[in-house]
Amino acid sequence: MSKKNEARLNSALELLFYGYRAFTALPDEILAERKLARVHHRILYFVARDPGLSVNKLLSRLCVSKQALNAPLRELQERGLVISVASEQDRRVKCLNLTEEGMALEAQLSASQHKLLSSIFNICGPEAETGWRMVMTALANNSPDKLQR
Amino acid sequence: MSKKNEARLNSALELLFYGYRAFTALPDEILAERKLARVHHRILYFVARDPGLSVNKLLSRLCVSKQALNAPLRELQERGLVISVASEQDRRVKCLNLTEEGMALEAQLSASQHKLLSSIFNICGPEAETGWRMVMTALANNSPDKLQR
DNA sequence: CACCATTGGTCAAATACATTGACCTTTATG
DNA sequence: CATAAAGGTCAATGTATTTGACCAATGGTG
Repeated sequence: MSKKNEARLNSALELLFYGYRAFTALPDEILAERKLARVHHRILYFVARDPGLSVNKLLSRLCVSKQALNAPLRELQERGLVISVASEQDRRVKCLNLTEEGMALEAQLSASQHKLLSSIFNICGPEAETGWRMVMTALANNSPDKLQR
Repeated sequence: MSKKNEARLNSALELLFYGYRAFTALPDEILAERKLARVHHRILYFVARDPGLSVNKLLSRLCVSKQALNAPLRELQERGLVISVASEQDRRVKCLNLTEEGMALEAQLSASQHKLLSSIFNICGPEAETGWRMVMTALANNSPDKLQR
């Protein structure tokens, strides 16, 4: 029983490892063509979902250090994918937004993941999707940064 | 409908992002104490599951380049966590094994993930686990390296 | 209103990491 | 036995991340 249970949990570890790999593979390819990395996708994604958010809010969503964000974010601005405007209320904070081009790239990247997940949910059916969401939600709630969200 | 569907898929993207983060958080902490990284854990994991495997087999499981594996693998050997012996059949190939200490660290790292997943599966119930496995298996099968396994 | 701690954000140097490309050794093939 | 291929290593380069110092605007407090 204990041996069997360990094998069951190990297979779960591998599913997460290979599953996550598959999940990021397509966007990574698209990004590589432009000499961008996964972190750029995440920036684009979160700015797209929450336009006008501050650098600090973005940090807490990404869970990276301020300094680690700075370089990739600057690149995105230099390439004209992201623009920042000073907030009216507090002129220290910068409100981040996507340009048209930034939106287009974000849409392309996310669409590749949507397509993959959508086809998998279709094949596996709604019960499997519900179970998957339940487990993943419980897992995500263990994220060390969940309090900052 | 399309808008709603997009939100549903976006939430799935975020579940994967935060879920994977939570999944790796504990081992990463343990590893950081020893100045090791995630790739070291993966090496230890796959060598533990398949003792005596070759460097090439390990590569295909990890999906990293030969050169990227070389440095962390050497470190593990220098620290006495991994030992390699030349194969009897083909003296070019090195058979990788864990030392006692290597096994102990691998067990510690994987146990932290087992514990997390186990408690989640318990809470969510067997149907959710089944659905989760079904979706994750479909996802993992899209892994670009699945043919090499 | 002057002081000072706090928050938001940036920059540069050091360090760690992966990539590239050359290289060595052993084995299989004609 | 020559040559190609497979298994593996090494060193140099380039690219990230981390560390730690720094600047600017704001909010309190006496």
